[in-house]
Amino acid sequence: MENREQSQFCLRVYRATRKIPRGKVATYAQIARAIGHPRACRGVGNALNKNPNSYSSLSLRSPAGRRGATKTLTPCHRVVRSNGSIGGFASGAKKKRALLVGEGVVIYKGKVDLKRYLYS
DNA sequence: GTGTTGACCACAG
DNA sequence: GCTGTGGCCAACA
Repeated sequence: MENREQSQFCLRVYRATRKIPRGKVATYAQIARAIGHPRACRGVGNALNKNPNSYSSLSLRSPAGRRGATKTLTPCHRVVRSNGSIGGFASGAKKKRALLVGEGVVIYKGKVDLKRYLYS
């Protein structure tokens, strides 16, 4: 099963992350809680770090109009820290900021307005 | 099996 | 507001 390429924990993280709509963001704690591990925020970051389907591989395009062609991509750039900070990114936080901005997320002083873009 | 590392979180000072 | 400390979970050497 190719699904078992990663642990169930990682798969849950990817799945929860994929639920984040374009223009919205979620925190590591939020993802962790969504998968049933409210204290696994570290594990979430760890899973996303090894995420093989990161958006960073793609260019700054808007998949809003794309049809089912979207395979199991994980918008890890939509996952930020609880304080709104970008945090880290496998391809560099710089790219993460660019991706978020490209989706309409306003970043002020390197932080995202969670009260405005946080997705539950 | 133990210790270390990691894209973290919450709390205290 | 920043820094330091303790804690949780998972993967790796």
